[in-house]
Amino acid sequence: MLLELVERLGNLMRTELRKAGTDETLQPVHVQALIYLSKANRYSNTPQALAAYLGLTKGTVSQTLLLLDRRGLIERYQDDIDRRVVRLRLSNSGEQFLYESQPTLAWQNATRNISPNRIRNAVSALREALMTLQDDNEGSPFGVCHNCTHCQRLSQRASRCGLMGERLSGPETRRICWLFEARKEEAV
Amino acid sequence: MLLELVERLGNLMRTELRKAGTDETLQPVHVQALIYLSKANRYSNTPQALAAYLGLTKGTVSQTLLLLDRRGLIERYQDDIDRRVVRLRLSNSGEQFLYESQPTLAWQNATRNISPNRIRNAVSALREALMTLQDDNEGSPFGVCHNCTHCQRLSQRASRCGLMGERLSGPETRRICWLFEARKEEAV
DNA sequence: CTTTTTCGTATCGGCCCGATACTAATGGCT
DNA sequence: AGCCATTAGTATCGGGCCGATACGAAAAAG
Repeated sequence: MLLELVERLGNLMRTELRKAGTDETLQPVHVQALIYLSKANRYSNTPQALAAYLGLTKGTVSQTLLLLDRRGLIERYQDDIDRRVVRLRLSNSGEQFLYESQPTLAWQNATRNISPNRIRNAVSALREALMTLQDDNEGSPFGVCHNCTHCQRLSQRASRCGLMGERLSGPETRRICWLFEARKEEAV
Repeated sequence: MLLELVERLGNLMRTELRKAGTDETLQPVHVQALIYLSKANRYSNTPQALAAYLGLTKGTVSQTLLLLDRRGLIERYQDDIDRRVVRLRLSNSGEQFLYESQPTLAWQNATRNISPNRIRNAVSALREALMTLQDDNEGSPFGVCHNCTHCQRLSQRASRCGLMGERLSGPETRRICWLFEARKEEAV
């Protein structure tokens, strides 16, 4: 039952992505990549992390990024420390595309009229399913600092990632990270 | 939040579909088509309904079906009454493929340890989001008879579809139908 | 009995996607 | 230091997805 729902919602979401990309003749996977880059934190804005997120091979993702680069929607630049890794960020055009196409608008409307309490319950159940799925899948987990084992709260506005040993600003802790490790959470 | 979760789950599900199809070198969309056909009722086992379900054009779906037919995973036959429409069903090989590849196994494991109550809450919230999304999308809704306006309960074991004017067996009412219209449901 | 509409197919071109092979940079080991 | 294994990413090729367009056949409209 839950499976069917998520499957169906996944299809509809894909349809929305397709719709959002038609003006620029972008495929769903392109829009997904742009959305991901708009939310990835500083450890996760690489081709490798994106490939893990999408469940595709690095070769495939490399081609996807080539296209997005040619279209001027992203920028690629070398990492200062490890010069093998490529860092990615949205260009102004990329930001603007997301702003104008609003790929998640329909979904936001769809959830607007659901009470926060029901949303919380649904999120809780889905999160648990997600964690189990990610464990089985032996892939990178992806999550935000809030529920991550490595996150140490320093103050009201600053945290610290115990894994990377760096301070993180408030906004940064709300971005997606592929080094995420789920914190034990008691059932609701 | 809910959006991110469903998006992520959708990616993982797609990864599972990809994994399930690798032995037979099938793409995710092929596995999705086979799963759909295994669950579609007698009004919904057509290329048109499948195209609506997947959010693809009829031409694209036609090609997908051609491949599945060549591989012997499905059978296509003409409808007796309207001879334009093509009916689809899984072949024995197709059934066997689904049985052996178990594309939804990981998901079933992931939801096994969640209490029925939490599942019910999540289903309730997601269903509401789904209905709104489907309205906006002006596509076919897809659902099972249980919550459908047209469904008239005749007895313990038989129902009737008011739209098509036909009797439906118990198992038939649990299949997916693209003529589905959501019944008004009070919030939980 | 035309005309229109609907369901499906055929063909073409752009691109996805994995597999394989490759380069370049890093890290480990002695 | 110097070799070897590992890792991040790219290049190339081939099968197939996917939409757009055009088409055929059956049904519906009038």
